[in-house]
Amino acid sequence: MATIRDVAREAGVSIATVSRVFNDSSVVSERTVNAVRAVAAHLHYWPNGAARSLITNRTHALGVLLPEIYGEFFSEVIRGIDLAARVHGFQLLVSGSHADSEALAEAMRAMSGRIDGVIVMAPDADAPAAIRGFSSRCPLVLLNPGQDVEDCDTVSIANDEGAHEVVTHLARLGHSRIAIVRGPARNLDAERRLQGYRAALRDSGIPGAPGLELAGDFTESSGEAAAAALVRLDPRPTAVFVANDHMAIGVMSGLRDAGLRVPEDVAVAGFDDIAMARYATPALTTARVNTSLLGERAVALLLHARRSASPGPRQHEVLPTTLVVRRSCGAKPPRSADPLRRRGAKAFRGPAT
Amino acid sequence: MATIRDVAREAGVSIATVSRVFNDSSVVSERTVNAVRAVAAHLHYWPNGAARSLITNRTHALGVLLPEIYGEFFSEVIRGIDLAARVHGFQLLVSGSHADSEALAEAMRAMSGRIDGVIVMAPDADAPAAIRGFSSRCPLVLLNPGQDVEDCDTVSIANDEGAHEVVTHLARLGHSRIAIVRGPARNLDAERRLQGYRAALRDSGIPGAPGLELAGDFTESSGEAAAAALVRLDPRPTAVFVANDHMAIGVMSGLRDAGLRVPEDVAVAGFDDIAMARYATPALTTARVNTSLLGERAVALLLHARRSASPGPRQHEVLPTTLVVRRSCGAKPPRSADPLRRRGAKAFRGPAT
DNA sequence: TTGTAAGCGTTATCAG
DNA sequence: CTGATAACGCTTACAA
Repeated sequence: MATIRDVAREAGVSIATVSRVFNDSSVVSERTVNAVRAVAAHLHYWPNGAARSLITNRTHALGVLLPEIYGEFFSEVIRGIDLAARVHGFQLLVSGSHADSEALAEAMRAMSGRIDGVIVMAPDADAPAAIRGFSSRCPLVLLNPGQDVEDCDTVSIANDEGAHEVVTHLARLGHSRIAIVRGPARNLDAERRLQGYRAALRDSGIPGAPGLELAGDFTESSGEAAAAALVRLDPRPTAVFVANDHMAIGVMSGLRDAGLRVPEDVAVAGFDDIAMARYATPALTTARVNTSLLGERAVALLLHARRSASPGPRQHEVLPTTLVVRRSCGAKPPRSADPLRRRGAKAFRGPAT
Repeated sequence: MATIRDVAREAGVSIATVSRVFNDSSVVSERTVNAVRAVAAHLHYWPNGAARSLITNRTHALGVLLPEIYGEFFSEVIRGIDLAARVHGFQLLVSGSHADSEALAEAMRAMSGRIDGVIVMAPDADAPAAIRGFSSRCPLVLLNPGQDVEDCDTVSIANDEGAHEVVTHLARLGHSRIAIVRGPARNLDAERRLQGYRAALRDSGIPGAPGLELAGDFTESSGEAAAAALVRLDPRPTAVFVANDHMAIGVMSGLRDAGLRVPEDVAVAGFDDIAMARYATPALTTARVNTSLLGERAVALLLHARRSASPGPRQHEVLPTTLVVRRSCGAKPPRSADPLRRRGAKAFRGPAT
């Protein structure tokens, strides 16, 4: 690998001049610029990023820490981050699959000195505690923390309000016995969606009951299991709010296996609006989350924090969800206004390469 | 940000000792180790990665350059890379959305000095030329180059063989008028799948025809358009091989709109086996690609190349596809042996957080 | 077992 | 306009 010294020697100038050329310093004469560029190209030289950031204290990279890197949801979060970061010339140092908060802290430490800011999504309740102290080193934005975090910027999904809207929709359709399939116990999104469900029942004057709150873990198979539990309830619920779409698809499949029709016998609604929701049979009513916006806003907050020297007050953004009515809840969906139709066509370009 | 000097001063030792502690050098006395660790923890100190890699010449990071970061396919490629990289303690510097080869080269330059190796996927035909010269700086693996590349390691999908198998399957079901919906013109995957289609027709003794080769661009909507073109063909094909699943779903939707039944009137088969293929109505026959393995193998080659000092001969791996028979082709699918059933349950855990 | 000091490849601050 | 030279934060001989 050629270094700045090789280029300087070959071009007959000092390393300072070579550096100036690569930093677009306007003081260098055109003759010198051309000479240096020619030599650099010939030697395949490009400034070493590590050395550069060591002295400038800027890396033009953002850290991204997610619990998991796969699946429509996370994939779109990353996409949102990538798009926004690219605009500002930032690259992404990504790390997924953090089993626990210790793994998270470990990954964050490994990024030390390589990033200008970091975006963290950790559904664990103790994650904010684990990364405390890091925010003093570089700007940090928490994605969807699920709890009130005071000492750093956050961007969240309106889980409560979204769930509230979905359940209220079911209630307005005339259902008065509405079950819920919950998410994982320690998952904070799941917790907030449960709160929204309970509040909606309260606000609609419908009595809740512990028996109506079925267990689930966000997987499709847990949805199938929940459906089996649901059909055994007596009296049987006429509607069910499922805490995410993957489970909702499992629930519909389970209900079908039990000989029940959706939505005639049981109305079903989910949360997230993953692409498959539109293709499920029947198409799934759900709360649409603008996932990529989550990432975009995080980058915006991060870069804003970087620019302003003084910390300033912490920002806490909450992104609203949109109720998407399809066949699974039994309401007549607005035929022409499915927002997913448009998104589907755009977002799924070229799966293979 | 505390530096190694702060820790050394506070702990009353030299910076060399602090360095030794953080590099698990066994020569340091236990007393000193404890003292240093205590001070470091107190100051929230962690070695600066940029400085570290500047002198060690190792970054513990791999570059990942993809044309796009979103969608099931790329998402799973990244996941495979992440999983394999994590095992070896590597982080990922990811960059997506490269409009052209120049953007690709640009992104690669920006990673200079920050990575120990790089994985590049670029469907453009001129991409290998654009990144030539980089492979001398650090190990490079090309993903699915679509053409023979001699001067670096490659991992590819068996596009030809996969397409050949799908089309042969259609031929064996008795179809003798089989159309294809092609992918984007300059896309090399699409090109190879077309070759496989043509070869399969030849090998089955079925005459091909330019009219049977319909245009497409890998998007769902282009599939719908292709379906419209297909129904106007005379005589109408009784089967169609679609170069990817997204388009295939569009094709089925388009055929339905034209009043044709799948598979009774037209048998349909796709390529990729995206998750939705299983949920489409009817479920889609397709060639399954083990996408995450693509990423895993790339990491394996990269780390292998790093270890061996001498370059050694270039490796060229080709990952086979698996024919997955579902309802859309009209064959009776093996009821119990759908490999996706298992994958679906595992792979789609926890979409939201 | 510990400390001193020489880099790693840049950029930034001075002089000239 | 250009050239020395001192950082940046760390690892690693070599010395003690």
